[in-house]
Amino acid sequence: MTYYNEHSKVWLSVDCIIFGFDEGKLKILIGKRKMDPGRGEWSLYGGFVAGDESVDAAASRTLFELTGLRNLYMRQVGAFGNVDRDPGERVVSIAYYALINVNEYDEELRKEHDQIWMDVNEIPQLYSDHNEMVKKARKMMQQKLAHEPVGFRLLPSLFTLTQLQKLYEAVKGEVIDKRNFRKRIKEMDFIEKTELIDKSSSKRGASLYRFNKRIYNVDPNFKL
Amino acid sequence: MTYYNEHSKVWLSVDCIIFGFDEGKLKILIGKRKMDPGRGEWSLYGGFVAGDESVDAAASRTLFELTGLRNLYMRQVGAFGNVDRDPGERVVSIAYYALINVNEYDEELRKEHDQIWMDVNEIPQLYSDHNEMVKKARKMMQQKLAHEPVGFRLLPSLFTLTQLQKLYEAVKGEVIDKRNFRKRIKEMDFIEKTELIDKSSSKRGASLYRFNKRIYNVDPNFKL
DNA sequence: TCAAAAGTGTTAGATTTACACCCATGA
DNA sequence: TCATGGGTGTAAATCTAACACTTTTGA
Repeated sequence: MTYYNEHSKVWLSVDCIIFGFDEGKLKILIGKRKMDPGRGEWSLYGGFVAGDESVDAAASRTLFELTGLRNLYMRQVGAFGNVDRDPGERVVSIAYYALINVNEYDEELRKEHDQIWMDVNEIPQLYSDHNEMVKKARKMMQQKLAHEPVGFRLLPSLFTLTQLQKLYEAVKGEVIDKRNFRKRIKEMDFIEKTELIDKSSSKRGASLYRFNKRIYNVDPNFKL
Repeated sequence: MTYYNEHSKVWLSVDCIIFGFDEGKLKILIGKRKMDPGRGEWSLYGGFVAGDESVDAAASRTLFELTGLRNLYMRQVGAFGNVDRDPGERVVSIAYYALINVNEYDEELRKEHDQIWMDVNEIPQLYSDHNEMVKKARKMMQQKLAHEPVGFRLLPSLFTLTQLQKLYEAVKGEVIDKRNFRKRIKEMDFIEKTELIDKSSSKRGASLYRFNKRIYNVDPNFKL
């Protein structure tokens, strides 16, 4: 063979930071490791990259394994490559974050995988460098939500403005003025008001809105 | 052995997008590949990750090999992991960008490695997925320079305000109003005016400034 | 003396922030 | 009838953007 031989190969894995918005809080899925090394420690869900699949494909597959959902909104966080990050062998891991609507995620499946939704502000110590991954993922998704309308991925397809506001408050970690928030939303014509009313959270009922991805076209000045 | 065995290993490489600012233009280093596959094609400079070094360390080492400089400002761009991205073998590459002051970079060394400075707006087709790497790196460094004062890494330690402005114009790809620019700079107390005058670019001479990293403390509202 | 780059403030417009009350309804 | 969350506008303050002339000096 060639040139490549002189160098050493490594195992490659992917680790997923799966964000969900539930009970007014931004959460991620974590579970206790079921294998050595690190058995019993809190950990992100991950998997190995196979020889015949791209790293992105490995991440999609891993997300599908865990959630049963395809075509999730997913972005790469980066490569984590310290020599001793995995206590067993040399494994370099590529972290990805995904945004999911918790209602679409089957509770049964969650339990089968022994995963729990944990408030991002209360993440315990995790296996290996997973806390670092979460930290970076959080910063990236925060940035992303502020500049592109992808927050909808964390909500049901119909949502109230209060839900949307609470989501942004949770993501940014600050309270937002209701009137100013609604003013800005009103200017975004890709957030459409429907005729439907949600009565589940108040007696009066709140209008349901929907994101129209057809109408949205990339806007470098988007800011929320 | 364990568990790891069932999975396949891959080669890992790093590729470097090295930014420099010269003749009023933002440039990167590229050279013609000297090995197969892809011999003769324009390419980023890269190298393999050794078994006993972290991915970051491999990037630092590779940058040092090429530039003779250590402790360069360097950030990870991301992992590029399509199955067939390398026409020879399965190689996953982690891209990094670095900012260097072209004056500190020895011309001899550049020639030895057969690298040339190429205007970022005129990059030809590159080997494999290197154009994609450059595109992402450029976006990231643009974002970085706009929100953290790291542009100084691309300039001599003493610089004029005109140089600084030209740098930002090249990075953002737009002209900037001189008075507004200087107004903003004046408010940044970590950009210190020195007593020195640079006469090389005008008869009158321009004051030289210096970045004081002691005085700068991280400011989430930084914007340039 | 003139060409070439350095240096300097003001104003209008746009954007952002702060802020408080009425509405509709089910219990 | 009242408690609860839904819904609405205005004014002050801040930030941003546009804009033109004087200074210095070497050739």
